[in-house]
Amino acid sequence: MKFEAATIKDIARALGLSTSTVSRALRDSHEISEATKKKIRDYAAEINYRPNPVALSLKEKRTLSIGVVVSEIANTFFSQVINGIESIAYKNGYNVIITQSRESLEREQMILDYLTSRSIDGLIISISSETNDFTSLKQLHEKKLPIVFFDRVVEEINTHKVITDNFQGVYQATTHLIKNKFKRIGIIASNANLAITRERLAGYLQALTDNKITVDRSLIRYCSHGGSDVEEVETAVKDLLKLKKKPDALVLLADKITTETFSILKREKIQIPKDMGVIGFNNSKYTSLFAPALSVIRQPAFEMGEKAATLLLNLIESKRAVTDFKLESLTPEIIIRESSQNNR
Amino acid sequence: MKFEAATIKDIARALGLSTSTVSRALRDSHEISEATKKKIRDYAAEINYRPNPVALSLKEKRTLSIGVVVSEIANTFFSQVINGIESIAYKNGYNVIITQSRESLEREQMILDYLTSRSIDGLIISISSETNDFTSLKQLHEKKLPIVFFDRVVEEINTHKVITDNFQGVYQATTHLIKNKFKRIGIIASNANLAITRERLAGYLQALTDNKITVDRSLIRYCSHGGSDVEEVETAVKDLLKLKKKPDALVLLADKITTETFSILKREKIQIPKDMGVIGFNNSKYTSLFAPALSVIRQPAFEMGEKAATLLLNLIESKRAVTDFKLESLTPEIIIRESSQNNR
DNA sequence: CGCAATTGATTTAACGCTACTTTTTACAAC
DNA sequence: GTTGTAAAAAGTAGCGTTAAATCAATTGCG
Repeated sequence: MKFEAATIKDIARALGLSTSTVSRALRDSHEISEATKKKIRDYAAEINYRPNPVALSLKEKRTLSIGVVVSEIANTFFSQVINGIESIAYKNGYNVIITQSRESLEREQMILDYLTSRSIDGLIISISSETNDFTSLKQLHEKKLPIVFFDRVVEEINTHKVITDNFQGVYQATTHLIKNKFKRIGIIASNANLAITRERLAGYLQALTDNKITVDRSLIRYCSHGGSDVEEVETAVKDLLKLKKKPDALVLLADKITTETFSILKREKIQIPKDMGVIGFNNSKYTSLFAPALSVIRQPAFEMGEKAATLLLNLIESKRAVTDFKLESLTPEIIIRESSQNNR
Repeated sequence: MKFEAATIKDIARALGLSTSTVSRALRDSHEISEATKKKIRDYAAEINYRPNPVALSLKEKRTLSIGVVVSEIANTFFSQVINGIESIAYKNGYNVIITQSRESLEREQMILDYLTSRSIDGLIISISSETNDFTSLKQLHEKKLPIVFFDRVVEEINTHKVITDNFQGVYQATTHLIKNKFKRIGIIASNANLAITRERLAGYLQALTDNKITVDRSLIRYCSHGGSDVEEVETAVKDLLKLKKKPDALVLLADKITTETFSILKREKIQIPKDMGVIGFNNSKYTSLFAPALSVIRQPAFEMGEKAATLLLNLIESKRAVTDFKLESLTPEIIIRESSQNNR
């Protein structure tokens, strides 16, 4: 089954003109008489002619589409970012091809291969938590494919990046816990490879140091799949609960880790915030409906998407090579609710 | 900025062969000697040659991409469906172009126009709640664009459709409330235009009738934007609460209506389920963390996506016109939690 | 040995479009 | 009537690919 559209040739044949005349009339060239233009335009409108974008792409060597790679669409944070990307892209006549790495390096490689073979004009990507080998991304970058990173960026590759101020977000969240009299603050981080993990962790460490609390390494746990593997979160939480000197609060450094931990704590009948204060990254608005309502570090996801898309379109449409790359750092929102307020 | 890929011509030039020889060698034609094939294949691998999909599309008149229209990506239900679609599409070498109507007929028209002008091979769509005019969809259908509807289907258009058994889902949910001694069960529905609204409503009415409860039309409210407009939900809920004979339970017929209503009831300090039993459609797994945990009608979203994509690919790849269209009705899952269990 | 069949490769055309080049037409000037 | 010039339209090539037609060289066999 196929459905055929009208071409410039149909118009030319119908009006007894050449295809090039039609083409130029439709692009309003001055070399075509008004009378002919009108005739052509009228007929084109009548048969609802649309230029074939594929032919155009072939000719102009651009596809007007951009690729987006996230770990998981169903993750609220990412779907909000995509929303932002989409809004800018469509406004500029680009379409968006969305793919998911599902936190797998292998899948990510496949996708990159696939996307670039599909000749996208540019790429917006948040790398998978597993990714520690950047050769294929580097190759694409060297081949001059415009790339913008967001959230999980690759520091070694020099291009535009859009991130949240991860350090500040976690610094403030941790400080907030300290102000609320929590004494032993544990932390569950995502994969240690990721730059954002390091930044977030640094915020935590700095907050402790600034408040003269000695850092206890046993309170720091990692989930190498960013929480997408339920068991790794379970292990992390249970390990922390088994400690002789248990934490009395937790900072959670990724969306999935946050909700998963919250769920586990409830299942284990741990009182929040009485026995365990909780604050973590999460972008779902549903967290306000949790019991207790969950305090969160919220990333300006939609805005990130808009920024990333805008930067990418700049790269794509820039005439000469861009060398001045931006690192946009957006301010996260710390939303304090019940789960982190110690009322002992 | 642009990045150039190797073409068949580069290979031909480098090896002193003609482009067609290269083309056929790469497609493993028997008319090319093994020696030449090997030489060509080796060189192609060396320079990492990929056929240009745009050129292929132009030649073969297909783009290997399918369009998806949903009202909102960030809605869990839809992102799960997209996940399902994506998994099938990629497995078959298709890519997915995702767009959002944001419940606006106008935007939907624009998108359809856009998508088809971008020459997609097929379309998977859940129409916007506003859509009551199907002419443009009908036109596409008549032009033989393969279309599969899911969730919010258009009954008048004869093509494959994938839905949840809406009637059963609501029938069971309502019956469950009745069994739990709720006496006056109100309902907040989405736009009355939508077929799913009618089906869901029918399930509710049937459950009441089967249990010999007289239907009170004042307990039925509609949200014409499917809950995406917060105020319409607020109005609906408050109107119900203002009734002399208030409902003591609510059935909520759309994801956003469910969470919005839940949120409003909490804000109004209505005790759930004591003063108001609640059950509604929702696909987020976060509902289990709500207080009280929310009873939901869960649609098999991922599976819907897979089904829809499979049916679409069948249509696209079918040699002759398909006339036998399927209506796949998937069974929803009723998850009973605290919010609907009356323990008075 | 000579011709047909086979093998292996090249040329051509086409997908839909547009930029570049060329031809045709119309009309004014001489 | 010829020439010049501008305007208007037509023709051509090329983006990367492949199917079909064509061509050249080798092989087989009477």
